Amino acid sequence: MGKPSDLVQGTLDLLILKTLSTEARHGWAIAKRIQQLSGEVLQVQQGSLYPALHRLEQQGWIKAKWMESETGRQAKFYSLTTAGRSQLEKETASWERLSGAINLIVQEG
Amino acid sequence: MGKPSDLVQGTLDLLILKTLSTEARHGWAIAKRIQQLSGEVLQVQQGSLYPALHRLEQQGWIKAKWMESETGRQAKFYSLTTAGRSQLEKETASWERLSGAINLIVQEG
DNA sequence: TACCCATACCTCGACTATCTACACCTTGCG
DNA sequence: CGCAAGGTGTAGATAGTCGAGGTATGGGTA
Repeated sequence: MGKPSDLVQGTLDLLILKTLSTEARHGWAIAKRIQQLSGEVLQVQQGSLYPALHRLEQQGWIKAKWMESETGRQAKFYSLTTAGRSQLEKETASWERLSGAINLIVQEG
Repeated sequence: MGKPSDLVQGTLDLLILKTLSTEARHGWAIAKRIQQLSGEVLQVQQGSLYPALHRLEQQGWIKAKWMESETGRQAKFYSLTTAGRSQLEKETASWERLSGAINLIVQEG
């Protein structure tokens, strides 16, 4: 298997929002889930993750609550706000538009 | 239709290489072609284009030659080198891997 | 007891790609 | 003549990510 390749710049917010759209998770779990769902291709570094989470929180797209994690420790659980849900839709549309456009060129004759 | 959306970070090199894979072009034409092929979605700013071209040339992936353009003016025509062609393959594979991984997450349940 | 490892949070500095905004030159056209 | 379109380029700012570090807790093991 190839090793993880980190990220495509600008897609981290989308990935986090999407990951939180099913249920609230803490930072560590978000990173694990992205890596797992992507088939071990995408890897979220902690130095990218936490600034991104704070960014999203400040935008009002996610909110945090301290809760007990599966392992019995305190952890910050993030969940989507209403604004976050509509932001997710926007970013999804934007990603599809842009990646589609790139594919038009890449897969062209 | 929506206005052009600039770029996805990290894909410009790929787009340029791909655009040059069919025939030699000058910078201005590369930008036009990317915009056109993408259905007016992607837009390459001049301040991104020229530094990128110089970067690629320095890497030895493309080479430049002054020639006369379609409009009768001197213009720098860039063409792929052998190394550039294999770089294009690498970047294409990398894009497909990464964008595929993102789609796995975005399109999930 | 002592120690390490996995979990979980965070920050800081460096890097790099891109954008915005310029500057410059040429050709064609009204 | 002046202006638009074609064509090349640079400088500065910005933003997102990476790499490397730091803190702390709980569980397991030697």
